[in-house]
Amino acid sequence: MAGEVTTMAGKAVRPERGSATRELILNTAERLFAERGMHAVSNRQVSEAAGQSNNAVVSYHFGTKADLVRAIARRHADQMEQVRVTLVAEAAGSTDLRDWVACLVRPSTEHLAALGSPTWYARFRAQVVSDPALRRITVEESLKSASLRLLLVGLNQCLPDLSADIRAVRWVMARHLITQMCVERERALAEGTPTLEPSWDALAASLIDAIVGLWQAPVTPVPPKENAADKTKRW
Amino acid sequence: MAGEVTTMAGKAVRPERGSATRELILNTAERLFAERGMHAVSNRQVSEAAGQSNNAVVSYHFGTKADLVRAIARRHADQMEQVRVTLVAEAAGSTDLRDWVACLVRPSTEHLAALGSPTWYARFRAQVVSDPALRRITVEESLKSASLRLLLVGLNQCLPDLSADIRAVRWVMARHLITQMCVERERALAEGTPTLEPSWDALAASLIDAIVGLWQAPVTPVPPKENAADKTKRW
DNA sequence: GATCAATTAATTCATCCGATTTATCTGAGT
DNA sequence: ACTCAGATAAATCGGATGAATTAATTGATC
Repeated sequence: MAGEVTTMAGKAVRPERGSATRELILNTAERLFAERGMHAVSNRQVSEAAGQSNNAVVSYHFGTKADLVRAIARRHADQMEQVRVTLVAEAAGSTDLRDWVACLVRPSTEHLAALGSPTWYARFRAQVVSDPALRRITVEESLKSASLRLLLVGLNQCLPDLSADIRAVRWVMARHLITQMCVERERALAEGTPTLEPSWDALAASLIDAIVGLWQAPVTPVPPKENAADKTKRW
Repeated sequence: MAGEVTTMAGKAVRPERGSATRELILNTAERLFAERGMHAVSNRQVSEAAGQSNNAVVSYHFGTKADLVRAIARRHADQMEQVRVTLVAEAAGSTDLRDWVACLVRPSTEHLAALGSPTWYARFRAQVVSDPALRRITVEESLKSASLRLLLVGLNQCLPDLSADIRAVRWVMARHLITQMCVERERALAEGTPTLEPSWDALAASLIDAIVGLWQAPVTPVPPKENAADKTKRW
């Protein structure tokens, strides 16, 4: 069972080994998913776009579409993890919030910059994290990352006065900000429309400024248990 | 031609008039789109989920799926616009950034609160704004809103020192933040998992704090044109 | 160069889709 | 009661899809 992937019919799928077609399918699927949306692209379309006359190639190499998505996601996650490890090592011991936010932002932007234009990963990833079914894949993967846990610790040490609740909220906000702004830039590059920022590095700088401001923002005390009935009167 | 909607085959579609089925389809489609994703739901499935034995009901009442999406979006946009008009009128003349950010945040949160649990609009909307094809629908609609233009002016007056570029970036950031955090809460409510915030109002407060901090964050000067070759050495 | 497993090609099949067409039902106006 | 347009039901069509099956090809190993 362990390490074995099976189709819905229970048929065993070939274990991963070197295959040019495999890589070709990964790249093609990533592009199509980003451009047209994951649910809008069939395995057949992936096969055909990859120049394969066999419409069952995806099933043969990966199994289900979810397995294909997982394979694409893992490739990028591995590369980004390397960047994060380096950055976290550099930031170790720092009490400057900026350094730790950079550890959060730069793996994404530098990875996209390293891929060269055009890229599709940002749009692909945004879809994965917004899909209810695929959502948990990313969460599980990210929790395995030791560097991400270190990052969390370092970041929290820069913000000792923040409650756990607010920290949780602003962590989620930061993640969404990074994801969506990378999508924004990637899409502009793909469509040839003007980009908000001149480079991935500039976007990283903007994001770091914004997220540091976001994390350091004062927390307004909640009004003392406003009555629901009073609120509806506003309408 | 004006005001006439046609199918791809050119067949005229009934103009909007009172029909319980019409409303039923709108509600059903909104729910299915939010839960399963717009592209993953066929018109047939909408018809069946709405208890209609006619699989062409959607086509009859709305035309294409894009027209259906437009109809759903407009219903909510109209209600949110009303909230925004009120808030902008209240904020008129204020030089407190907080007031204007509230005008940006609260139409979404108060609309979702008013809908009562469970809601689907936040997830529906997030898909619309992230779909390349449907994206422009929202943009065109929002530009028609006079209150939104007033909001933009009032907000900019609170931030006279910010360059147009930074303003544009942070405006986009704020929009994404609001959209995604509403999705986050709506999804948690729908799945029965713990919510980050105890109420829509509390989420609004969190968002306003965060966005004010984001907008007021200092802008770090860009390093003087770093060489691309130097950057790659980092790898 | 024979063997054989891994890979790719080519078909087939039941199912679902969007769209169209035809028929039936409903209710307001006369 | 009759008419008739709006609304719903029901059936049909070509086309696409995922899955499964079978056949052909490739390439490493002996």
